[in-house]
Amino acid sequence: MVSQNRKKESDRPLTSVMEDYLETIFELDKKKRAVRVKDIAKQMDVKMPTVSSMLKTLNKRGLVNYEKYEYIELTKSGAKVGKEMQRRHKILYQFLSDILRIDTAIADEEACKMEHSLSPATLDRLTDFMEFIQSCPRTGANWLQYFEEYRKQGRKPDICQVSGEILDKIDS
Amino acid sequence: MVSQNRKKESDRPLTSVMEDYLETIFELDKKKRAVRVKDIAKQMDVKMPTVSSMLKTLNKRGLVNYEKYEYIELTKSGAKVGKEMQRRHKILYQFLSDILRIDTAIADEEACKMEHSLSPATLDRLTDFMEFIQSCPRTGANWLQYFEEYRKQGRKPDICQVSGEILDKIDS
DNA sequence: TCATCAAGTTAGACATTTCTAACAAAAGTA
DNA sequence: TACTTTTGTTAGAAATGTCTAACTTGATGA
Repeated sequence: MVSQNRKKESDRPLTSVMEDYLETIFELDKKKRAVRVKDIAKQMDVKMPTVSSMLKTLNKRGLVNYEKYEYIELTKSGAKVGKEMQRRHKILYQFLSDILRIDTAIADEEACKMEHSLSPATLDRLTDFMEFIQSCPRTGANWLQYFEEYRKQGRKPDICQVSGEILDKIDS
Repeated sequence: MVSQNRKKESDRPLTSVMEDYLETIFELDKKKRAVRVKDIAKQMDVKMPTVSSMLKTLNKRGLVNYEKYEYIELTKSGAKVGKEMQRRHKILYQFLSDILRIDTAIADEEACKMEHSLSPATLDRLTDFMEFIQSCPRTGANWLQYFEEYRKQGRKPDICQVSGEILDKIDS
């Protein structure tokens, strides 16, 4: 029996680059009639041959259905990955832009890199955190506004100091 | 004039892998008398030849002073990078573990990956954010505790709802 | 001192991701 | 239809970072 030492590539974990391609294809698929090599290349800022070669790889791994010169389609498992990456991206983007108030272009860029680093569990925790900030009356929009002042002025806004005393009583 | 088309490698930006090595060396340097190839390999979970080859690269780029079989020393610029990576790591770790309450081992692992994705500007913003959470009396330790309850019970703790009404008056 | 063992290096291979140059197919147009 | 342009592919190279196998150096201890 000739043992197959090397794992089938479809069994090895996806690289973050592959995840990026799947996310991009997933997004283009929603926007456009047909997804093209050129669109992917433009979106990802790589050259077309790079896309061609990646499509071969993704094909072998059963993540896209692609015959050369034909339409590019995600398989079920490919779409699942693309969708998950998009979900992570959105959460991170929201945190960076809505909570930390990072410039949108930079937030997008950094979310793009971070989405590969964070586990789904941590992402979920971050979602909870943001939801809490938005929904607890001690926080919410006003609170974020105080953070904004704090950030710009380097000191706590008056409301914090006033309400602090009151809150001490409530908390005790 | 024969123009040197290719940039000198010391001019090209560092890869995130290089940053990891520098951070590791920086840390070992603080802990141990002498930093050894074996220690780096163990710490980074790679084999010794990989470390050897990376040390050559870092040497060429002027980030370490290393002659084979001798001590491994960071140069001034290498140490600067290592220190900065450590700073970023700490901030991220603190956010993940203290604020989001992620398990320490996982927080460490994810901070390790994220530290390459986030710009110093965003890190600074995150620092401000944590400082605000800790120092504004409307937030602080109690507030984090409410988050903890919220997370575990999936609902806002009573104190939020009570104080919310009072706060509405203060805020208006 | 010299044999042994741990630590480190070299050589060579491989996976991944990218590029440029050259060619091929498809689409658009006269 | 036949020419031109756009789109896409192949071939081949390079950078990065990793490994294993084999060899070398340096330290240890009898």
